[in-house]
Amino acid sequence: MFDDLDKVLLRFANLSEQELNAVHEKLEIVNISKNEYLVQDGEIADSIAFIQSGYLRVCFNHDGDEITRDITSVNSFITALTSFITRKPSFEIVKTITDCELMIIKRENLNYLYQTYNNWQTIGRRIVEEMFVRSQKRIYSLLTSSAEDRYKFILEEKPDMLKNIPLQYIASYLGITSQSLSRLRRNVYKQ
Amino acid sequence: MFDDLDKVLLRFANLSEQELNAVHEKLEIVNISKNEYLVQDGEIADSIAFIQSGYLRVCFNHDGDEITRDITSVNSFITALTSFITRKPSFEIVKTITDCELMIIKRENLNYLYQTYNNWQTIGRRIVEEMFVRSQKRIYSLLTSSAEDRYKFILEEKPDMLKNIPLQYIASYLGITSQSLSRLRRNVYKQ
DNA sequence: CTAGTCAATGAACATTTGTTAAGAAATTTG
DNA sequence: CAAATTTCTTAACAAATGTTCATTGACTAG
Repeated sequence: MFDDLDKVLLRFANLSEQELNAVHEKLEIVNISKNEYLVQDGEIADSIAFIQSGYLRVCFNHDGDEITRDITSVNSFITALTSFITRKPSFEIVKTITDCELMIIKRENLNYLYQTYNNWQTIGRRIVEEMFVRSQKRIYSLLTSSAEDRYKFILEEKPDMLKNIPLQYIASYLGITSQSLSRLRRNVYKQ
Repeated sequence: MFDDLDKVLLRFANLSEQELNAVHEKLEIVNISKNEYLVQDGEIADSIAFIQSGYLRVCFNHDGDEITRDITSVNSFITALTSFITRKPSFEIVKTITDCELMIIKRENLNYLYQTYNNWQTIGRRIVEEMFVRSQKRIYSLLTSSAEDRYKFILEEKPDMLKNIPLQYIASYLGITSQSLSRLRRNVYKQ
């Protein structure tokens, strides 16, 4: 049941059986249907979710539309990290795109793990670091490539996303309107 | 001498006099002139620098030009973080824009602090977290606003950058060519 | 099944940014 | 200081993306 999570955690630090069990006990397992909020606008993010299955997005409201900062899927962690870190109301929202199975850990439980097991400090740091590395890549892709090239990248590297995620969210993730995405797809597929 | 650094560190965690001194001893103080490398392409980043004065940029080579991911100045930390984290050769380079005074801490010294003082684990995490929050804001600004609006933001919020940083680097940071920046400046100032 | 809603596409025109090439201005070097 | 180099600007045209509005297609509630 915790196999996927354990595998990911062990990539981050060499946790003992006991340390793994410690987190298992603290997790809340949640099945949540599509288009539900994990974090609402203005709410303080007080948990981190591990994605057992499904797709979620982190976005924010800008002049009436939702701008997608990130789309995340199986075996990743997700939260409105800026709010989680600063403990201030989130300007970002976290929302399911499809039905999801999540394992949720609350901030107080995470803090408990930090204080009890030194290894967990490392894990916490490494999870955030990995989110950061991911974020770097995103900045470079926005700075250097056209929306069309970014689309082609998804097409080749993450084709599952195109099967499971409505195109409007893909468009927003690429930083363009859905009309532009339609036009661009026409070009890509006619070639 | 360490006043600025101490002030920043104390914002991150409640360090004792002893814990502050511990880092002072481990710092290397460096004066470095403009256009020098802190991290070269392919090198493994093994230190983090605190900027006492001056401007630096983190960028990477893309088809012959340097794409600027970040420009950083006084009272901030800078490194090729992805390389620092993963301990793999850096695809990013770190370079001074102006003459700089830096306080540099090597990875092994940072690790020593992590292991010796529990508070320092927190500091390390918080420094990375802050870099992350910064990175989020950058993604949203790239996704939601035009180059012109991003320029106006710098004009209003960071006018010192425009005084001290060559426009070509500003252009690269904005994600446009320097020709486009010239054109855009003409519009902004004529209004 | 059907009406109603939401998602995706399409087309025409506008705006933003890129590209190329040239020249002006500023800075560095001898 | 003068030449050389680098940085910044300008202009004309091209390409990418936005905007508006209409249409089609898919999904959902009753």
